[in-house]
Amino acid sequence: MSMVREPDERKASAARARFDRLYATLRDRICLLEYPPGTRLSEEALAEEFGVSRTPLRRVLGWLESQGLLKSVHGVGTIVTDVDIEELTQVYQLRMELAELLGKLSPIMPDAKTLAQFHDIHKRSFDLVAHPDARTFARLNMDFFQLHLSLTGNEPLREISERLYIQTSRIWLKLTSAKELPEEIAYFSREIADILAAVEIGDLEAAGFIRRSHISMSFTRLKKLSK
Amino acid sequence: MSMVREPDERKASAARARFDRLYATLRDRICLLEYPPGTRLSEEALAEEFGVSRTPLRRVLGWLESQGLLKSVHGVGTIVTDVDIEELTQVYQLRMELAELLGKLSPIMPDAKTLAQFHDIHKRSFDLVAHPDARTFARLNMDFFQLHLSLTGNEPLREISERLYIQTSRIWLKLTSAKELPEEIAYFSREIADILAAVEIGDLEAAGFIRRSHISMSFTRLKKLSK
DNA sequence: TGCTCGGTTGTTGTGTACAACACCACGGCG
DNA sequence: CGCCGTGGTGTTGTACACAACAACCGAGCA
Repeated sequence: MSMVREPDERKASAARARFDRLYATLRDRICLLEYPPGTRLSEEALAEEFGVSRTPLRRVLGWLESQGLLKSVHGVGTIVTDVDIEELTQVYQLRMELAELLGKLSPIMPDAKTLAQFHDIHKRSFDLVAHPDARTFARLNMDFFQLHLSLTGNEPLREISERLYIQTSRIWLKLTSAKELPEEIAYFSREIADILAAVEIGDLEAAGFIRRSHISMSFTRLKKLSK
Repeated sequence: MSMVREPDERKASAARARFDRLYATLRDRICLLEYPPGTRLSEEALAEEFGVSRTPLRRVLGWLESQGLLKSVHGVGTIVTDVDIEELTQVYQLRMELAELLGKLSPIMPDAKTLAQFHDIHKRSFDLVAHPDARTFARLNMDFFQLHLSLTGNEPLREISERLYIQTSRIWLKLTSAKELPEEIAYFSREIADILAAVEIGDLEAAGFIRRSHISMSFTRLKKLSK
């Protein structure tokens, strides 16, 4: 996964490189539920783990907080945020619209390498169906999302879509219990196949609609689960 | 204008209140071109001005950087970002789509107070036509935008729209020279009247389309100017 | 004259000690 | 027995000194 802003700064200073590394690490831990919502992080413990002082670490936590993944409270701690079902509904409604826009605004026809990546993801999804695992699923989901984003040349749209995805994917993952996991994985594998078919013939607008419909169905299943 | 996240925390601690104050102040200075793009800010000077040490100030600067308004470079300084015409194009395309969504996703019918605020903005726009002034224009533009956002109940959409607006409105303001100012103010006043008409009869979807068309025309004029 | 190199200055980044704050448990008191 | 206050403990917030870094300038040299 890439950074939110300026992911590929060449000649990045050592300080910035370290910042990016810490940021990506902590963000992934939150997104992959290694730090589930409600977890209280200790600045000092993290600083020690990464071998830095609290100061640069706090800079990273500040960015994560500005993205809505953390919330620091004076005298209490730094807590991984949770999202209630109402806010989740709003984000999903918005993500559906943005998925459609992904196929409309500055679509980028996939080159051979991108297509190969799609096929790779597709293959990995088959392996996942055979051997369901929550964490592998989460990782594949993230990779697929990132790859999907590369189909639009509209950078602000990519940024915003990623932001919303990061805020909510972990909540969806949390609500999906082990019992429904194989079923969800099957749906996901099907989605990849559908989108791959559209991407292969270069119909990115269709891919957007397919993605939209899958987001919609995914959320409908989620609502049924949380009842 | 409101904060990006959690604007109305009740029982906010003194530390958080100070943070919000500094953040809003600096953000407004950047948006109102008090700090034009390219300006190099000094952490120490700002810290002294606000009567705090560099540490809490750096927290504020970090948030502004994560929003894309600043960029800190080690050994050089903290620079107010600029946006090139290409990125501006992408943001405008996206903002047009989002304006349409504002009238579709969870529209909130304006109450009497909100309507009164619209009328107030409308009146202020007339005063502005009579006495054109860049800074007053910028402020009114921001106020109108915020008021417009209150027409949707979709909080993530509000957040994202505000983010894009803050990133680009100052660039548009910068490119609009004094010569075209009265003309732009006239267009703006007209837009307010149009949207007010739609809002008064409760047709928020129409308001979204009107806003979209005005954003489109505004950007077309901007491209003509920058040629 | 033109170029290179090193010092100087100003900036952001980092480490550390301390202050402010919230939670909790324990003891005193009604 | 129940309640309130008070101190202990752990956390984030703040201040400050110093390190790392980049730009600038001017002296020295070819």
